Amino acid sequence: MKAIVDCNNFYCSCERLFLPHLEKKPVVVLSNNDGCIISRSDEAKKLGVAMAGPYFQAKPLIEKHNVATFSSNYNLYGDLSWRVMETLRIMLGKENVEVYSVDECFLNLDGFPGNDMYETGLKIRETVECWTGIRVSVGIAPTKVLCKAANHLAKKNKEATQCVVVLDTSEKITDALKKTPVDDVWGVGRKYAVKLKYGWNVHTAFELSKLSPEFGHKFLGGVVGVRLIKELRGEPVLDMENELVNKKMIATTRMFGNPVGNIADIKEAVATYTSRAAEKLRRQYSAAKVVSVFVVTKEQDHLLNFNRHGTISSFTTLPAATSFTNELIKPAVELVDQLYDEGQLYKKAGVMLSGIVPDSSIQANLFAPETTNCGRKLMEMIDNINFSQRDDILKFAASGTTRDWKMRQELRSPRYTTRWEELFEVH
DNA sequence: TCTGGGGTCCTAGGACCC
DNA sequence: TCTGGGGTCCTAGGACCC
Repeated sequence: MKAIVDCNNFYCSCERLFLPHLEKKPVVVLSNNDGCIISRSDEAKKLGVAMAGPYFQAKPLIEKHNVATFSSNYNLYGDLSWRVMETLRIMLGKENVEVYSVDECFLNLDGFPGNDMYETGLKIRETVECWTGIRVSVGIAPTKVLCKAANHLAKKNKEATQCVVVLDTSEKITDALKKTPVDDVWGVGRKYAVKLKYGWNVHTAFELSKLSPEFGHKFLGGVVGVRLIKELRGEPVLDMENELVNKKMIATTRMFGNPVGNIADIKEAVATYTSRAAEKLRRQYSAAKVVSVFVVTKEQDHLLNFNRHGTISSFTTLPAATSFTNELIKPAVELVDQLYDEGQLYKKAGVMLSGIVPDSSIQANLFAPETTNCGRKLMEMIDNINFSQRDDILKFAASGTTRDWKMRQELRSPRYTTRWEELFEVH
């Protein structure tokens, strides 16, 4: 059997942890640039605050009900996420935990002591809450897709289920699938949901599970659709995955706080994003061969769909893969020259690193040129200092110092657990 | 008039996830 | 006036090869 452990309203729970008076009160957390709502407490959901909706639209409702509002604080969430995952690794052993996202992970329960799966689920939930203060829901089933469905039901009926749902017999599975709308199935997104409901009159997960794998192949994305239907039927196709696999693409992209027209500002932003992406690259001991840059123009025509349009991108393939910030910034900034159009206003830019391979400069070796070894040491020093002091105490000059383009983040809470100056104090 | 049959690699784009 | 920031996998189609 497998399980999925999913933190309840994760970002909101993190904020509440240090402000206990917000318990039982409506809370929301905003995306970067304070643009959208990306996490809501149960109370906020009840008030009708929409998920992923623009903040400015929800603002009247938020102010009317005095909803506590926070800009996202990824330092805090990242640290608490690590604590939750580490708790599970201690309980089950590293090899049985697959971190799937910042707030959820799959567990392999085979070999975990105890016969009663529900008791096991409760124990996991209670231990995580006790050790970290974060509440989680647990879904237990034979396949990953069914675990997700179980988890969904646990969250929907927190009181009755104690946040734990087990699907270990075909009767329970059938019953659960009948209660699950097809839109809520893991792997069915907006497009497929519309197709299924209005094209084929399929409304529940149960009905979907009765379709043939051939149907899945034809209409739900080829092999992806086949897997989906098999997993719903209780036939495991998706295995636990090895987490040590490195990222194949690394991106750093941001909206600007305000639209920018000046090429120098855009270059600064792109240089800064490149530094960030290069840090991520070095953290996984990789190097990249391809640097892509994109910019997004501010829409003049408001009738146009706000995403997708106005994106202009280009890439450079380097002669050799590198992980050195300076070697990545140079082509990135040159790409800006290519993409920039005088007189345009831009609202967003991004850098993507791909063509990722293991970093051959890691082992400073005798045969590499002297400069390569020095470069690697320099990068290590910069990363260490920036990590232990504060972000960006050391940076490349191309990143600039003014940051007119910097994102808005007006409501961020302190980084209680990762910065000495902001440590939570008890008096 | 009639123009094969396979294979590989790469890229762009679509769908999905959180 | 104001709409995030990451990722993954898969497929189709083009270029190229013999």
